[in-house]
Amino acid sequence: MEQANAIEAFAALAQNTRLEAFRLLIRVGPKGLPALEISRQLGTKPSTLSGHLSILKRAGVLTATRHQREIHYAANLSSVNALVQFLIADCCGGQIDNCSEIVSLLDCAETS
Amino acid sequence: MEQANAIEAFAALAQNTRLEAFRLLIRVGPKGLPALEISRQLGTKPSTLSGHLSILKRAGVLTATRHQREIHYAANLSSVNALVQFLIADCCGGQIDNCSEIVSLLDCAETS
DNA sequence: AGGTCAATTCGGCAAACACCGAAATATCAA
DNA sequence: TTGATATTTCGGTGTTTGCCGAATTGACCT
Repeated sequence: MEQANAIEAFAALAQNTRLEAFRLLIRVGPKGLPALEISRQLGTKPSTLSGHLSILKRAGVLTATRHQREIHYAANLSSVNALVQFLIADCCGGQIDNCSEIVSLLDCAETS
Repeated sequence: MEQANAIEAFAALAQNTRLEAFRLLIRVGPKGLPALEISRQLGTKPSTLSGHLSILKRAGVLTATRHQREIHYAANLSSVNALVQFLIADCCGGQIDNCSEIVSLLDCAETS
């Protein structure tokens, strides 16, 4: 993870509709949801949401997989992991190894 | 942590100079650095940095304490913790307790 | 009080961003 | 192929944001 990626991810999450979408997909789990369903649940126009989804996807916090006609979007938990890793790298100048090791476990089981 | 706080924090970190400042302060540790020193290390104008620092501080990711004339800024690790907690709350609909418990450990020793 | 240094606020400009409706593209089903 | 549904792209508008230099405020020292 580089600084530019991290900025892109933070910027992607720093917007109401996008953060709601992301959290919704976190709750939903690995299977994700099609775009129109997300749009319905959030009460946003499909066109507006589409832009948001592509921003989230480009930032790497969402994955998109086609299922028939629909594109299912799902939260990418490992990107959250990478983001936190990036943030606290070299924490306290490395004196306290505590900080660097902690958040390397994030991953929802890929079940269901 | 509420959605609005999270957005503010993400937006604060979604900018090059601010993210650099934050990471610098993470590396430096709990004692932090005075504003002008940060400005020197990052190569930004003090006035520009000042705005950035206040954004980071208002978002809660930095703390500010006065030491004589100087104001020392330090990274607030517990805000990172809260942010991640907020992100992965109700992960996978709570089916997998794995996700919710993981990131509650972040904290640099308050030493030195 | 007067001088110095740290930090912030202010004014102005250019670039980026969010929103919408309408039109275009893509996939499937009949 | 035609029609229906899913999603994206396009134009246009108003708001937000980042940058800077200059002026201002705040704390300290003599």
